[in-house]
Amino acid sequence: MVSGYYNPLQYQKHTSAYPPGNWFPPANYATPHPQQFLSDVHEQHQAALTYYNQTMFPPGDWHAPDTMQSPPTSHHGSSHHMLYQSPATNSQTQLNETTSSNGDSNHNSHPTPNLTEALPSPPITVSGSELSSPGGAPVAASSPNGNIGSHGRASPSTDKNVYYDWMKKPSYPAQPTPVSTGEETTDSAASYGSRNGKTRTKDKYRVVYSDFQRLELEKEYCTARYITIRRKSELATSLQLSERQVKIWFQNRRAKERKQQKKRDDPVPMMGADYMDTKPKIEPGAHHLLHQMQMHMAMPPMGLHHHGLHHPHAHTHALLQQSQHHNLHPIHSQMPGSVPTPPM
DNA sequence: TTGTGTTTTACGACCTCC
DNA sequence: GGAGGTCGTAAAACACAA
Repeated sequence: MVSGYYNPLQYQKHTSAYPPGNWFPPANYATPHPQQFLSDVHEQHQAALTYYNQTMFPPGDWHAPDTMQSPPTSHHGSSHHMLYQSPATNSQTQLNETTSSNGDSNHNSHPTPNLTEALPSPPITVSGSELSSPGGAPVAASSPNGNIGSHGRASPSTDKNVYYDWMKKPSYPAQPTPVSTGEETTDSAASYGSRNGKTRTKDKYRVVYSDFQRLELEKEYCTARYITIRRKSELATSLQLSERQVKIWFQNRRAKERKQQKKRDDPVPMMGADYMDTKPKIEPGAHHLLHQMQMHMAMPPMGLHHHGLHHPHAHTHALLQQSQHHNLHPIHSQMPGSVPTPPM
């Protein structure tokens, strides 16, 4: 069992999301303005975003940044800069400092929570192949106040809110952590599991991400359902997760969405619908090309899923078109494009 | 308190693409 | 061959009704 890290003292049941005064966005926390780059996304997603903002930043609780009330016309990047200055930057510093690289940091005069405390333990089941363990050092993550939010869980059946139901969950922070030494591999002799006993470590089957981590991941997901290599790396660094964890989180998140969508649309399979997608609009492999292009352009992918690109033979050409199209879009001209592309 | 259902991490198998 | 995609699944974490 994994009884070692669950601290009941940290568990508090809440019936409302983010009770007043209980949560403050980090100093450099910028709420995404998803509408600006998701304008052509299905209304459901919009509803989710609305819910997102309302839930996360209830009136009176939190003073929305200017950018939130009056979204800038350009940067998509705003949400991306709240934490990600440079992968090389000390993560603690990142979390506590306001970034202003884009000039959109005029938000927040709030006390900054100790985000380090909000972070969960480092990954414990780390595959050797993607052991990034950014920052290296594990975090002492079990502050009772380290949670970003504490909240009750919403009924899964609340339809349009399902995207962010997790936000209402109580937070289960930070397990006292066994340090991930990097020596832990999935093939560890100490592992257990139902399958050949070689894929899970004995100490923990899985970790529970902090609210903050999930929030950031959700935000990223909001902006792009498929994370770029660079963003993955940045996010991993910022959240002190491995890149593998970020990647898998996105996979699971898409799976979750597909599952929910299937639930809703069960009777009628969607064919060619320009929906937010239950399958990638571009074939998996196409992302490689896209990533390459993005790297060259220092530009993350946006709105890839906005176009129906199902034909396996069409995606490459379509990608180029998309890229060109998005190049013209103001949003993309400002993205973390303003962030220098790290040397490959 | 316990049983049960759901959600969340994490993985393996298999696929496509370069 | 490696990367990342989906799909299916295991098991922990969690919610909630009885």
